[in-house]
Amino acid sequence: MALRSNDKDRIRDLQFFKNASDDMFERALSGGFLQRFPAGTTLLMEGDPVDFLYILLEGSVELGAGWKSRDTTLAILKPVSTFILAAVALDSDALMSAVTLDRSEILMVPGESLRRAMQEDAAFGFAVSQELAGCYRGLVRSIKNQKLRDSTERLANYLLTQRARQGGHDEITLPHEKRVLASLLGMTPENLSRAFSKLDAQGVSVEGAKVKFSKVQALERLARPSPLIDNHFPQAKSQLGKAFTERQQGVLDDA
Amino acid sequence: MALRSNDKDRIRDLQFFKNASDDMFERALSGGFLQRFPAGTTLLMEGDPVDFLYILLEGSVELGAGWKSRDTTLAILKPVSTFILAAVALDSDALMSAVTLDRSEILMVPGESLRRAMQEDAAFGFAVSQELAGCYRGLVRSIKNQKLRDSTERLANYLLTQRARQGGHDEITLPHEKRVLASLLGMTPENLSRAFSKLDAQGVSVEGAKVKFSKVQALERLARPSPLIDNHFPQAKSQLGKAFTERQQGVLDDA
DNA sequence: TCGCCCGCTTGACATTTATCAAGCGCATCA
DNA sequence: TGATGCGCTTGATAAATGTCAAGCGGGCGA
Repeated sequence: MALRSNDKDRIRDLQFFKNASDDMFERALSGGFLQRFPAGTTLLMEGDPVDFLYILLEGSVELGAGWKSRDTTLAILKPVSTFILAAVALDSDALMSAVTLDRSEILMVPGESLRRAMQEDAAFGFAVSQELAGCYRGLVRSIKNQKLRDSTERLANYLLTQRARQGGHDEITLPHEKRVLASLLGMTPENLSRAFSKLDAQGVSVEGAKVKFSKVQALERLARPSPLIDNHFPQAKSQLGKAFTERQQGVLDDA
Repeated sequence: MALRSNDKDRIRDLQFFKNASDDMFERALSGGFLQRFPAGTTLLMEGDPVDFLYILLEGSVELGAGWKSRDTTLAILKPVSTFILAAVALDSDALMSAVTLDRSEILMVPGESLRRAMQEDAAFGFAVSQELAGCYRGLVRSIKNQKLRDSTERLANYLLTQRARQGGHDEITLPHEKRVLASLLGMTPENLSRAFSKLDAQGVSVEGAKVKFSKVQALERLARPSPLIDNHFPQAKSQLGKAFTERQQGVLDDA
């Protein structure tokens, strides 16, 4: 299945391809194709060789990993996001598994085309470097979140981040099942429930996927969000990549 | 203090600069200089704007982060390693602090020169992408280690990694103070002591910085090292960067 | 419409980890 | 040589987190 022209338009605006010449754009995507997957499809397992760069255009994807019967979620991606770019750049095996959470539309670009384009076009290569740097910084934030905060603090900050990204109102909708959220936050579903209960004192009330805030200040006092850990800026808005949102440092009010 | 010619030779061999033309090499390093720092020097604090790429040539550097009176160590670097490359690529603020642990020799390259070189020379830009990708994968390993293993398992795997890197013998020397090691492994010094005691049953005996192994198989049974989490390959041996060691995937026996 | 499944919650309990306090051993130094 | 400081260890205790079991309730299919 070849790449249709209106598909190309959708990604032509990616920060990623912004600075590439038309010619280079064609070449980078050469051999690429669009795929639709139902929810729950395993795109890639840990340890698999990586032949394609994936670009999520629609739906959502969970990046995860397992060891000794334990499993954890490392990230949940929304459109438009690239993933496993690092493995493609190094032509090595995947360190994470990728599974669709919803019905998804994914552009798959052969790794070889991509590496060739990087080596031939400095502007494109620079854009890839910046995207990788943005992803790197996202992981640094994630490790800091994990090592420096307990589970209730992680939840409180997650909620404040969602609040900021969903417009700053006093009600938000959790974008994922609670069990997925628990895994992302590095805890069990049972403890997520208990953490929500604890935040009752900070004016957090939950009903299904709806969460309401009545004492935002109290919640912020507990969560103590920091621009050096939390990125309240909405990720990957259409034409922007991780790199762009990482460049927003300091522009935000959330400190 | 300008860059002396024998200093240049020392980094000319970096994988990083391997594919760059002489001209480009000069330009990338233009304005760079070598600095010596005593142990305990803060090179950079979280949130600082990053003006230079740092290349550690001698000594060791701890990358850390803090929040709400807590502190943690994210990585300990040995020569030859670049650091804060991601912040330089994006021209943004540091997410980690950097402190020398020993007397260190560090090459500082102006970020602006580096970004210019990346945009002008596709081969160099590609090398930077690969280095960033290698760093990214190192962090993925680190998060998996943190979220999937308890503290004793982390210590056991740390010991096996050191063993592999120090030649596979039955005695190793811990390269850092135990309090630093504890912070790196995400635990308190007290719990590090207790974790060592637990590993007594797996034939691990400690005396100062010397650790001896008498039942490696038992230790491996507990640690269950995985090439998808642990990188037993020695990092950053002279001319090699993180990218290179990440490309060793599967070459190793440690699974 | 009924019944079942599944996600979520709650409680009791076990395990892991952190905290606080005390003490030991060793190096430094007056 | 003896005092001091510091890194490390150990024990007691508290807090955080995971595990197991039970039960609730909504959605979905028979």
